[in-house]
Amino acid sequence: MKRLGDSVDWDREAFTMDPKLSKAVLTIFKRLYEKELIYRAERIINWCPRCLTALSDIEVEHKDDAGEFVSIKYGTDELNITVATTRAETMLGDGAVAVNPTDERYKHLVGKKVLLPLVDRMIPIIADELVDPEFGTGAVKVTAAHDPNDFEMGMRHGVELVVIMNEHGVMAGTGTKFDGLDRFEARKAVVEELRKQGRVVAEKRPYVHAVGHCQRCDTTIEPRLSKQWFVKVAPLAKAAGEAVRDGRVKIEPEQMSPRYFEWVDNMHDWCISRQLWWGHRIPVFYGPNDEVVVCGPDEKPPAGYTQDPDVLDTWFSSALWPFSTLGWPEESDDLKKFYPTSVLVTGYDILFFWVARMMIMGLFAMDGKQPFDVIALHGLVRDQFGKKMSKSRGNTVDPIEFMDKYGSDALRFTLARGANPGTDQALAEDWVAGSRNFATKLWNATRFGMLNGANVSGDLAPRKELNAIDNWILTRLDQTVADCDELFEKFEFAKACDLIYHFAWDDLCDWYLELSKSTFTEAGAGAGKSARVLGEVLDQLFRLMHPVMPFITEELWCSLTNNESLMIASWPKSDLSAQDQESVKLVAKMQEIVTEIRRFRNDQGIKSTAKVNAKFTGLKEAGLESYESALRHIVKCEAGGDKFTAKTQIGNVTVEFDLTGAIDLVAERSRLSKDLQIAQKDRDTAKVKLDNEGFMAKAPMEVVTEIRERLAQTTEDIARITALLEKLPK
RNA sequence: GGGUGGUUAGCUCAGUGGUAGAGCGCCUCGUUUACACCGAGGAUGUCGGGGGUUCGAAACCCUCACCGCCCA
Repeated sequence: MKRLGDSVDWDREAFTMDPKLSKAVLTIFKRLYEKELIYRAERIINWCPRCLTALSDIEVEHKDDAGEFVSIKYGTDELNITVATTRAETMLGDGAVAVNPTDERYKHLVGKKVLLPLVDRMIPIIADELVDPEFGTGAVKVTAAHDPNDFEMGMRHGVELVVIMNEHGVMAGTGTKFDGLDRFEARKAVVEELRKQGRVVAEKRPYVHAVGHCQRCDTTIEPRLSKQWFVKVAPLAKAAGEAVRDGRVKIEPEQMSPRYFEWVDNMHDWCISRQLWWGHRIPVFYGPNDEVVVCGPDEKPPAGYTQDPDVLDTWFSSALWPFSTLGWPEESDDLKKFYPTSVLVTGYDILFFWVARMMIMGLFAMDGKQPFDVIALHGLVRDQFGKKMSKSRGNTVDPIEFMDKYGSDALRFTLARGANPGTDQALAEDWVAGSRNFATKLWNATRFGMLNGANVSGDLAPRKELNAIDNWILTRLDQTVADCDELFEKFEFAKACDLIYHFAWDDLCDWYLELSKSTFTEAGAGAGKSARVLGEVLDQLFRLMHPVMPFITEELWCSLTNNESLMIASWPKSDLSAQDQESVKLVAKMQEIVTEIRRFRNDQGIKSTAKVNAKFTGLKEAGLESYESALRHIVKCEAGGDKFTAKTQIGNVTVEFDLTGAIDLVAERSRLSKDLQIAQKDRDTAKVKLDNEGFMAKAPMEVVTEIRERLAQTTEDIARITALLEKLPK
């Protein structure tokens, strides 16, 4: 972040284990406990048998695993029922078999008991809505101590909780020969034994299903019955959902909101106990007779009480970040000044992990006041083909390497330029190199400008005293600043960068500087005014670019303006009232003429460096009288010559060339024919529209007018080009 | 299984009803005193398939196919 030039307040860097932030943790724990929003209960939690700790739902990654679906016959010849499972070993802990109450196949069995094989225990057959009669055999085994759904069902029907594994995922306490086997070995052994007894009724079928894995170590999660501390999230999450629904908090881009709602509306109670050696220790103390005391900051438990050995989920303290870092629970000045914060910028993948929890805790701790007004979500950086980066795939990129090679500005600009709200972006070395090139371009343009006197001293000359080229670039600048302002407001960084890039490279470098070269070489008052304009444009452009290219703009701006730092300069202001549409038209006309001449020269094989004699007519009528030298300079056309063998026409401006020799007739004819074809095609499509009664009757006026103008323009083009073609020597 | 995003030039992506765009790549030419990390010019798309709405669809609706992500 530092190398990227992020201008954050580093003094506020904090660690959730710092004393101040720890105080917030103790305070909020106690408050939640007192409001009965934290409780201790025996539940099925996600357990990692390798890390030996409980995990919350979001620390579990679901991945498709190829399992085996085995159908097992429970019971005797007289009374039996077949269940299907992918986890055969858990049958040792079954407390019931469940069917759907509406299932006619099994109605007569409900309430009866069936023999559980291998352990020789009689278990009840119960009826529960949760069972899907379409799935498998329509009958499911209920292992209430080892599966969250079974637990739920078990609670409803008073099913016995039979624990059959220890914390390492090893079979224990079943009283069978399987004790001591790892859960996966046990699965095979149990199926084998059942098969021997002829109880496996259906061949094992491959079955792909989602299996939870530990986010940290990838071990298969084991649902485990365990006594843990939980946050009762329903009322808290409801508030978090409402804050967004009623518009107090805006999610940008808005289409990300459903993901947020999906999470807060369906959040299960949050298991916050962790059996790890680091973290905030749960501030709960147990007395000799199981009394429970929760201690806030500076509180001490009664003598003889022992503290809960577990620590809190790290997200618990992270959730307090927006206010714990500002001094809460003290009513600090920081808190008053900065809470609620304006914008939270983060990746959409953090929406559940952190954002939703900050919302929950912020609303709770700050009496319903949201932690931030706007949640701006960006995407993730991917490799150059848009693939997720992963170490195993070997397609990771090192941002430091790119910065070493191309500079921080180049990487930063590349990232900003690819940042469309909420969508992922590909990152390739070529793109970064391109941004570096842009930085170099800017550097060279500024150097050139300063060599020609670009400055920021004194006021700009009044607009009416400036030439059209100056007025045009100032108009374009104002427009660019205004558009970027709007885009930045909407977090549309990619689009803003695109505008900046094209303004700087195309408008400023390719057109303004080139068209102004003749002005700069002719010393005088005109050059002075233009030099001041150029200084102004660079000055404002650097300000505008500061967020996306901080380092080079700082350097260039300081040397241009002799001021202390761009970082403390004011943001550019655009004055759209000063827009000069006349100059926009004139420059567009000049660009048309220049492009046409360049094309002609190129098609004729005339080197761009070669000077050619040419005669311009009609400039006065086009309002370009005073720009002849600018035009001549940019297209290397000198006055002189007498044998004009070729000509081209752009509107009412005609350019005739003395090529001192024959022109390439084939090239010229092919060029004109191509233009003619395009014009004809355009005219035809315009004509079809205008001949269409439906179009004429229903299309809006301005569209009809536009098409009419297009028809007129293309018709004129066709006539002009046809005339040129006819005049070409055969 | 539920939700959600996508399919537009060789690649990565913009484009929410009026002549299809950008960057990079590609082709031709070029060592002009800002810049070869450059300049000038150029080529490239039945906008995933099919149907519908509309005077007009890349865009709106339906449907199919394929890809992705989140959650279960």
